[in-house]
Amino acid sequence: MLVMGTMFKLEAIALPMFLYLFFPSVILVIFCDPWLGGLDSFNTPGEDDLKLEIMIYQVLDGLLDDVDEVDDIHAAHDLSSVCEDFLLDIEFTEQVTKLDCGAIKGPHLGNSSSESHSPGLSGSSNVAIGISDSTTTTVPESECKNDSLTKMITCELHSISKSECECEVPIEDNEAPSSPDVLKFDELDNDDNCLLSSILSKCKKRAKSSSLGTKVKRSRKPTQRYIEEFSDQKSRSVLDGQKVSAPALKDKRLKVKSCNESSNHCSTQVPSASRLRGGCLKKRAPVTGFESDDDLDASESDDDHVRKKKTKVDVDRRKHQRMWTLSEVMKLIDGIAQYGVGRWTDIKRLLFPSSAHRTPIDLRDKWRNLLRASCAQKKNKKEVEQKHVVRTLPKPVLCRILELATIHPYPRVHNSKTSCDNNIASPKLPAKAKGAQPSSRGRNVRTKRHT
DNA sequence: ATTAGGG
DNA sequence: CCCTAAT
Repeated sequence: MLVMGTMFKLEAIALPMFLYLFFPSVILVIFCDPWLGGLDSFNTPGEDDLKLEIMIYQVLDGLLDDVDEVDDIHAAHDLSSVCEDFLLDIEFTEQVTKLDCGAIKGPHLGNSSSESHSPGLSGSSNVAIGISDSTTTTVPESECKNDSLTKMITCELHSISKSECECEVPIEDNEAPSSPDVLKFDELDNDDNCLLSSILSKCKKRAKSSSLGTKVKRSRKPTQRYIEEFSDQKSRSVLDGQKVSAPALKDKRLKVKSCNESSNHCSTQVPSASRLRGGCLKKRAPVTGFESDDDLDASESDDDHVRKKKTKVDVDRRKHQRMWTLSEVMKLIDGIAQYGVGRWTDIKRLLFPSSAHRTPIDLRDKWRNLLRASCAQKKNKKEVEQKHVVRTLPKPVLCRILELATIHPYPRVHNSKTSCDNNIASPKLPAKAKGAQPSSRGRNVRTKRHT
């Protein structure tokens, strides 16, 4: 492969050069005119731009993605495949060739401080050779790239004639790693350059975002939630992923040509998409089963209702938020009364045996919240603030909470309320005796007794 | 493996 | 709810 590539390259360089030396004007006429002119006649200007954009986007996209996985040695393979795939498309070849002269070469000059080659010539030679052997050339090119990138780049930059693939690849590589490069594009006044730059920036943005959420190669370790989510959504959110990632462009690309690359993207982007998704994971069948199984009985419907309402709103943050039903709260309170605060596992095991959700931690959290709520309500009791607090906490329940709070002070949360009667040692006491007022915090500190 | 505490 | 540190 390498050898072939080299040969082609040599040929590519030598032939045009030779011709150019002897028949400069002829060459220019022959190569430039037919292609550049012909292309224009072939495609309407607007269409041309669009196609060009799409094409470039494709290439950049693929390349950027590959660049993203720096560690991955196999990236080269993907890259080459993508590139090859891409270059097979004659349209692109034409387009890029045209653009190549100005847009692509500009950056090169700026980047590598290379000499000045005549755009016209290189462009023409590109056409001549690029089409014929672009595929062949591409492969070795990309392979080499990983080995000695800079070397290749400079080499290619200095070569007067080169195929557009050669031109393209190095650029991408030069580009992707360093973000500021976009500016260089922007500085150029050429229209095509602007276009290219915009596309490039888009690509970068996309690649960045996708890399964050998807491959998790960076900082974040895959949390349990993430994994769960991922596995859960992988199947269903393919479309979502597409939409989120690059709605318009993606569409275009797909339309223009369905490249395998798209599938690749989909898979990688799913996670990020899932994070943003508006869907609700917990609506799975098992859930309802649990609830009914549990003993939420009556409250189930209520719960369901609430959930439905909430799905859209805050699902994106709390993936598995499940409203606590009154019955659940009651059970929790009973459990606490029985076993005491802190023995969440026991409570969970005995009171919520069948509910898969509601981990001991959840119970604890809930209790914490209950305390807080009761506290708050107590404080504002007189002031109308029954608004939302009461909504979920019926008086009796609240009373019990307060009571329990006095009995088992939960570490630290209970400051303001710690009510009156000190020792109500009897667990599971009658759910009454309210009227607890905040006074002294006399409570028996029986934190947790371990088995 | 649980729990406490913070976000 | 989730995550992390401490037991």
